[in-house]
Amino acid sequence: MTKGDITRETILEKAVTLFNVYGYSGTSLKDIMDATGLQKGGIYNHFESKEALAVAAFDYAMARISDLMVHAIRGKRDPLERLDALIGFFEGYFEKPPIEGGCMLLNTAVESDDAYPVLREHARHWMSQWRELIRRTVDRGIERGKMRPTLVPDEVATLVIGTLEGAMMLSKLYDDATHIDRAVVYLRQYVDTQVRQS
Amino acid sequence: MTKGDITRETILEKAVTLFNVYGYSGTSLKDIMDATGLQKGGIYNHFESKEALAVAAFDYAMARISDLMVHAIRGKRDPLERLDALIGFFEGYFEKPPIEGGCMLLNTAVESDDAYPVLREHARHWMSQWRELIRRTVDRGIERGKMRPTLVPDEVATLVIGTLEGAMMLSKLYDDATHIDRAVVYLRQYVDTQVRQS
Amino acid sequence: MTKGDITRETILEKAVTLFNVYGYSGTSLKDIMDATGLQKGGIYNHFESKEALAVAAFDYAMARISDLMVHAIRGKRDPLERLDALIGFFEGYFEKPPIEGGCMLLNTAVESDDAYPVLREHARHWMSQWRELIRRTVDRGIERGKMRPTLVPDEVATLVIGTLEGAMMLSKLYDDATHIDRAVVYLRQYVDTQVRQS
Amino acid sequence: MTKGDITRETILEKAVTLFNVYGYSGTSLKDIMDATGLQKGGIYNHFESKEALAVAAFDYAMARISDLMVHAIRGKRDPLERLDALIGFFEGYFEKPPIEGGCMLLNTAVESDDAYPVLREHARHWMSQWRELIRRTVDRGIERGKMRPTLVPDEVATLVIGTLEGAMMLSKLYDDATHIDRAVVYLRQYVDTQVRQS
DNA sequence: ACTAGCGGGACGTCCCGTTGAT
DNA sequence: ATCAACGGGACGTCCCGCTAGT
Repeated sequence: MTKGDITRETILEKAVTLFNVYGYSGTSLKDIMDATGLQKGGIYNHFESKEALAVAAFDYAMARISDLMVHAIRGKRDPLERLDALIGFFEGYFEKPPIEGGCMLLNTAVESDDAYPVLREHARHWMSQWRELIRRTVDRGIERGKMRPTLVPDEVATLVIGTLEGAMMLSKLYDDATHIDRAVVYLRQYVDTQVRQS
Repeated sequence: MTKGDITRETILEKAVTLFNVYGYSGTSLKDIMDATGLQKGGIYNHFESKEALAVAAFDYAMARISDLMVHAIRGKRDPLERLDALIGFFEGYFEKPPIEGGCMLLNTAVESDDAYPVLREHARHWMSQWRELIRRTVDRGIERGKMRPTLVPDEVATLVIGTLEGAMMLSKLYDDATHIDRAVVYLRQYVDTQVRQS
Repeated sequence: MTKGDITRETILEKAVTLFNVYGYSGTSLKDIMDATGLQKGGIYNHFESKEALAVAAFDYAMARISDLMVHAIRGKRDPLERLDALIGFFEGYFEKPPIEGGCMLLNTAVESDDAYPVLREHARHWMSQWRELIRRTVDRGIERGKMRPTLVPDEVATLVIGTLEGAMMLSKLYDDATHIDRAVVYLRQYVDTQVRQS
Repeated sequence: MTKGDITRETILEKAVTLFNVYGYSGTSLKDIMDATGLQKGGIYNHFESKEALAVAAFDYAMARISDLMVHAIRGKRDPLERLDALIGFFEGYFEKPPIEGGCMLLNTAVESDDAYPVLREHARHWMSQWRELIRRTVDRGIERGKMRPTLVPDEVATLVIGTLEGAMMLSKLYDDATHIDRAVVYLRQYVDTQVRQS
């Protein structure tokens, strides 16, 4: 990795946190300069605009989180176990989030939806990846007779993601892990009682 | 109502939409000037700062939405009916939201949590009102023997609100009502199968 | 004179000075409030707008100056004497102007010419009065054989007024009576050598 | 010339006209923004205040006019010819002024005298340059025996400048070139009969 | 005639995102 | 990668001319 690449990484690393905490509109290049110790020119050497940096930072963060999520289910062959792992991924997420500021996907989705089409496109992409992960797991679970055949995989995805993200919002708002913890507990019970083929 | 009051209302009306669509950071005073047709002096006569205006606009919007919600359960005496009405409140919310830009409480909570303490305080207030409404409904349901005594009212609130808000986020992100509709359907089933005393 | 009339006079008296010193654009209603000790309402009782007040103040001042000028030639029957008195009117005008700030006609003409049509109209009116006074004097001088028949009265007016006003400007600019004094001396010599029928 | 310098020139060019037509008090920064197509930042990058811009614009205009005046006498060795050229400079000045709005020196002198000390200082400077030009011409004329030795050069300057400026004011007020034309004709006759050594 | 308030808007500071010269 | 400069523009203060209520 060249020196330039390291600089690029540093910028991304710092920018990700700032964007996630203060939002895209709420973060200025000055903030990023201060955080990285670089000058504007140094930043513009690597990213052609603030928006390009924001997108890169978002993708950078989401790739990392996605890796973590994939890692969490690696080795788990049983679809029920996988689904459980995907839900359990959010245990401790509030206390020790991979990126300060809460769930970057939630934050970016909410800020970008009406105002920043490019960011929104990327948010959609990563959200779709996540949904796909859940859908495939449910598909396989049904195939293998572990999950109820009446389930609609995409509905499960909506429910799981929606519940987790909504609870994350509550936990962030109140600065209190209770909500996200409850969501995890509840979803596990939901899997147990309504997903598992008994 | 004096002329000044009308102007104040107009400012709030226009500002609410802008803040909800573009966020607090993403809305400039110029935007509000353009939307209201007023100049800076005309706005600062009524609000002492952009933040004060944002807070007033948020409260103004939440008061209206809160009214709608209260109206939706007015006359419903049965706690189960009330809970159903609170869930059903989100039917059609995406297609015809009271305020353009989606759920203002969600948007404000997400934007304010780390960066704007005053706004966050107000977001907490209204969220707590909403939770209280659900908690009291569940309390009464248990008292009257209509709901299971093992329920923890605040957990029900977390689940209902979390699921609805998370689904709203998904619907906004994809510009697709499916997600919020699924959440409503699911929560009704949840009430039927896990809340109702059978 | 009623109390109201006295107030009106006071406003005019104070406003005249302010307008003449700071100009129409450079004088605010606040300045006039401070100078008169009145509130805005008190001023607007007597004048319907700032412009109306400026026009009234200008006319008020010019009427007084015109009176002084007429007074200066009163009793002088000889056209040459009259012309001399009209020129001599500016002796001491710089040191003790009837209105602080220099020649109000000059000031108003210069400020109003491109920007304030109503004021300009009034400035034209009073300037025309002055020119007419000179023209008539020259006319009579020619009739009576005291002035050269080849003179064009309006040319004399242009020359006399122009020279005096230009010199007033110089004296104001340098805060030095020399220029206006020279103009008076010169014009008297001019009358002696080029106007008087010898 | 860098881009910034071009912008600076543009601002001066536009501001000069506005100030000369509407006066310093009568011209707002907004007017200058509109005329230049720049925003506030673009203007304040080049001038630290409205007053600094007004002063720069005035000097910019006066330098140009001064050049024109110097150009008008260039090559003329005979002091009488030079004086004639200085008077003749005002021929056509009203119909085609170098800067819209009339004589900027007159306008600035009249507006600034009581109210804007910095501008007044600059007006004095340029007026003194002009007077010096006339004084030196008369000095040389006397030295060379072309002009009467009894002349006081500064008196000639007062008379020439005063007459021209006063007549300019009349022409502007009435929107009629007659007055300034008469002044030029008269001053030439004055030079012929009272300045020239016969 | 006072008082408070209205909406308009001037001014200026500071920072924005961006560019270009070094 | 630095650094200075550029033009854009957000924010806020203060005062503008004017109105309305008392």
